[in-house]
Amino acid sequence: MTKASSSPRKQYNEGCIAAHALDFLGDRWALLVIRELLLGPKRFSLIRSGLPGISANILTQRLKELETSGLIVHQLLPPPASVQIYALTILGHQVRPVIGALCRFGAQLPGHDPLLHISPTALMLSMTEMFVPCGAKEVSIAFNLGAEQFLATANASGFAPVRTHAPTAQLNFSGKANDLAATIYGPRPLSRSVADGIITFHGDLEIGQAFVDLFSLKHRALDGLDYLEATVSHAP
Amino acid sequence: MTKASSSPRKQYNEGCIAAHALDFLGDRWALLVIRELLLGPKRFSLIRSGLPGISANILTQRLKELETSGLIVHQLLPPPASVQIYALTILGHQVRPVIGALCRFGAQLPGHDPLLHISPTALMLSMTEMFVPCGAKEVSIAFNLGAEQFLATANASGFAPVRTHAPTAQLNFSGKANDLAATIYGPRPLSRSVADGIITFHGDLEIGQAFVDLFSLKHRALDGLDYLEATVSHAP
DNA sequence: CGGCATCCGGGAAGATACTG
DNA sequence: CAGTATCTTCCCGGATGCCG
Repeated sequence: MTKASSSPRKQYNEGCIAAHALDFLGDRWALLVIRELLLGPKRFSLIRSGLPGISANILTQRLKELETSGLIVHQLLPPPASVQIYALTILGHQVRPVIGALCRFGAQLPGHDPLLHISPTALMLSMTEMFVPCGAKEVSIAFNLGAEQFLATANASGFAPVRTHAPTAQLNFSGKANDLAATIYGPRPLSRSVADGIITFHGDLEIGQAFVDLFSLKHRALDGLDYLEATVSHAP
Repeated sequence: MTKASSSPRKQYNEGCIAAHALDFLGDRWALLVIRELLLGPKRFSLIRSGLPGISANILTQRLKELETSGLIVHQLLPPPASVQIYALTILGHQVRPVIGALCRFGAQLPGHDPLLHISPTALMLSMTEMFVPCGAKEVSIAFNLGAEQFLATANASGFAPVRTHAPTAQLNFSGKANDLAATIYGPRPLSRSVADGIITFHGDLEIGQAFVDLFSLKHRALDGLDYLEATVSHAP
């Protein structure tokens, strides 16, 4: 029983529990599908828009497999809405530390290009992992990233985003996820991004800049190796 | 540059750093190859014997890709030995938290069969993740698992195995990794396993049993869901 | 339009046999 | 022992079309 029937793919038949976890999460796209749902349920299309390059049939297949694995559920919202949504189960939410570990490892790898497409949810999760708490003051931040909005708090214990609708807070960022990523990940100061009008910011600019500077990835922007070189040689 | 040339496989072209990490680790077998090397360098055959089911050509391919990614190195030992070994780089060792997160997630999943093949290294890593420190007394443990031997310490800060040759300690376990796993993961008491002669144990039996009981997976033996049901309903 | 099935081409994984 | 070569199988990704 469990997930024997319609076993979708080759499994590692190992007693190792890490290998057993990969039997559930090892398929291509599987972990990224979970990632898209970690901050709240979504419809098929919204999941897909966060996963550039995935085919509709592959997404259908992954969703079905993850459902039979017990990691997600497929629900039909009551009549006024009458739309189908996909949500993580309690078990599904337990993969968050796996995503977190991947983020922290990925931050050390060369070749990362922050200009590539990033989904709002992926950005929020990345920021959560890269946040370095500093100081005891708590700040509330609202992100309006098009189809998804988040309200977050940043304090000494971390950065915690929650998906909501039309949030407002001390600091307010609006724009496309990719442009926000360029501000968070890249060396671009906050004031310039406001001047560029790519993302719009409302709130205390000084606090906003201090907040943006709390994300460690900022300091090793484009390439882990470049970062090492830069800190050693101070060359252009 | 970086790893552009001979890009071995489809990459997720995303700005998400977790997806970027999966560009390095997402291939089938890749994470398990890293796992086999986490506790020390190995030869091709020893890696392969820890990965039941992998083909020689696939292992060759993965090793080559992981080397160009900068996660492992391929060395030739000096003349008296003159054998080739594969070792993790510093960067490669950073994937350990990813394996750890997978272990802790896998421990919550249903369908785990501790009777399936497990490699000595995988067992040591699983035990490291599943260990629940209890009490302040430090114990040293030696494991003789055939081709691989480990010396470990268990104290309030965790369980830490190191690969060595012919170790001896307060507690000494000898036998096949799978049989040790049955004792650690399963409900079988230590005394019986000694009586069975499947694994042999030397040392204080009481301390040995207390040590074995420190691994949390033991209590949810065969099936995560069964475990949940049992704690809620106490029904058959 | 959102969700899902079917068909097809390319390529990765798996099994086997062979070589230095 | 440490791979390489070849063949087969099947997964992935793209396109198309059905259905609510």
